[in-house]
Amino acid sequence: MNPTKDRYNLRKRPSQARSVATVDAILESAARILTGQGYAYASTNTIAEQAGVSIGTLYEYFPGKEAVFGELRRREGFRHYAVLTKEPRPTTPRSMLEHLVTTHIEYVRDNLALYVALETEVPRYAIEDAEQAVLEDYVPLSNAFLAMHRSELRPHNNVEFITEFLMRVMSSTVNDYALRSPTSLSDPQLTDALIDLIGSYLLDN
Amino acid sequence: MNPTKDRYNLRKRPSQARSVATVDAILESAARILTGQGYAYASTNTIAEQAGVSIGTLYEYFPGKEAVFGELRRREGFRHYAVLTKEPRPTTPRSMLEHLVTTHIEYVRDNLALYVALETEVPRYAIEDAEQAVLEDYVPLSNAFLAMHRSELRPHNNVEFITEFLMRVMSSTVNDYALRSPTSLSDPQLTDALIDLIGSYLLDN
DNA sequence: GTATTATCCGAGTGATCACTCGGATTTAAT
DNA sequence: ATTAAATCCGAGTGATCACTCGGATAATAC
Repeated sequence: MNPTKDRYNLRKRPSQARSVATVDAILESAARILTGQGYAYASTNTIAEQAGVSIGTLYEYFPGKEAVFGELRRREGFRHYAVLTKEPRPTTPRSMLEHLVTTHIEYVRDNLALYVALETEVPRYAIEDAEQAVLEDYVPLSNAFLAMHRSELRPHNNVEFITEFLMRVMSSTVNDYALRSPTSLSDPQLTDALIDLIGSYLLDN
Repeated sequence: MNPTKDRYNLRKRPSQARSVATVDAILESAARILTGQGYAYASTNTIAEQAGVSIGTLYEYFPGKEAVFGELRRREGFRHYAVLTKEPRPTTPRSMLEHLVTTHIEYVRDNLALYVALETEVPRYAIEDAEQAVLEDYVPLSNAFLAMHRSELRPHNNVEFITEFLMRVMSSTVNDYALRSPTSLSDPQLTDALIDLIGSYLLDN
C-alpha cells in the first residue's frame, strides 16, 4: 500500500534466538546513543558498531535508521502500556483517575532520558505509527470503563470527546513538564493538581 | 560563557537594508523548505540557493543550520506573543481566560504547518532558547493580572504553581491537538472544553 | 575622493553517511 | 549427510553536507 510505510518497520523478523539477540542489541545500542549523545550521532554505522554487529547485519533487519527508532518507540509503547494497565485494577472512576495519573507520571519519570529523547530528537514520522498504536489500545479500554460508571460522572454533551480531551490534557501536560521542567515530575503538587483538575471536571461530587 | 550557545544565534546582525532583506530571504526560504519538504531537506546549501543568496552569505550571518531555525523560531515567538497580547485587553479573569484560549488556538491554527514543523522536526536544542523567551515574557504578565483579581479566584495553596500549571495545560493540550488531530483546532468543543476545564478550576463560582 | 566597512560570491574541501553486495558461516530441515 | 535457509560480515561506493576562504562589489564615513 503505502511504499514509505516500509521504511519505518522491520524488514524481516528474527526467527532464531541468535538473531533475536542481535536485534535486541541493535535497539539497545540505539537507545544508548540516543540518550547519551543524541539522534544526530546515531548513524547506522555507529549503532551497528556499538551493538557489536556489522552494518550489513543491521540492514538485514532494518531498512534504515528511522526504522530502528520506530521499533524502539514501539517497544517502549508496549512497556508504557503494561505499566498503565498493571494491577491492581481500580474499581471506581476516582481511583481509576488516580491510578492513571500516578502510574503515567511514574513511567515518564522512570524513563525520562529515553522518553524525552524519543519525543524531541527523533523525527515524528519515524515513530508516529508506534505512538498511535498505544493510544488505540488505551482509549477503548478507558471508554468502556467510563461507560460502566456513567452515573458517577458529571453530565457532558459528548462523552467521547471529553474522554479523549482529558486523556490528551493529562498526557500532554506531563509531556510538557518532562521536556521543560523534569524535576517537577517528582513534585506531588503536579500529581495532585492533575487529579484535581480532571476529577472536578469529569466526576460528580 | 556557553560556547555552544553561539551555534544557535545570529553570527552578525545585518545593519544595512540590503542585508536585512538577505536575512529575511534566508529565513523565508528555510520556512518554506521546512513546511514543504521537511527538516532533512533543509540543508544550508539548499536554503541559500532557494533564498537566492550564496552559501557564503548565509554563513556570514548564521553559524550553521540550527541557528537559522533558532532565529526562525524566535521570530515566530514574537508574532505569537503579539497575537496573545493584542487588543482588546480583557478586564476580568474570565474574559482573560477566554481571550487567551481563543487567540492561542487561533494562532496555532493559522500557522499550523510551520508550528507543527518547528515543534516536531527541528531538534529542540536549536529552538528551546527562543521558546523559553516567549514564556518568560508571558508568565509574569499573567501573574500580575491574576494578582489584581485574587478575590475572584478559587483559593489555592500555591498560586504561582497553579498559574504555571494551567498555562502548561492549555498550551500543551493545544499543541497535542495541533500535532495529532489538527482538524479539531476548528472544533468549538475544544475551545469550550478548555475554557470550562480551566475556568472551573481557577475561578470562583 | 579616499579609506573603511559591510556585503556578497561560489568553487572547493574533508568528512560523514546510508546503504549494497558477494560471499562466509551457522542453524534447521529432510 | 545433504540441502536449504537463516544469519552475519565489512570493505567499498556514491552522494550529500556543513563550512571555509580569497577575493569582488557596494555602501558609508571622513
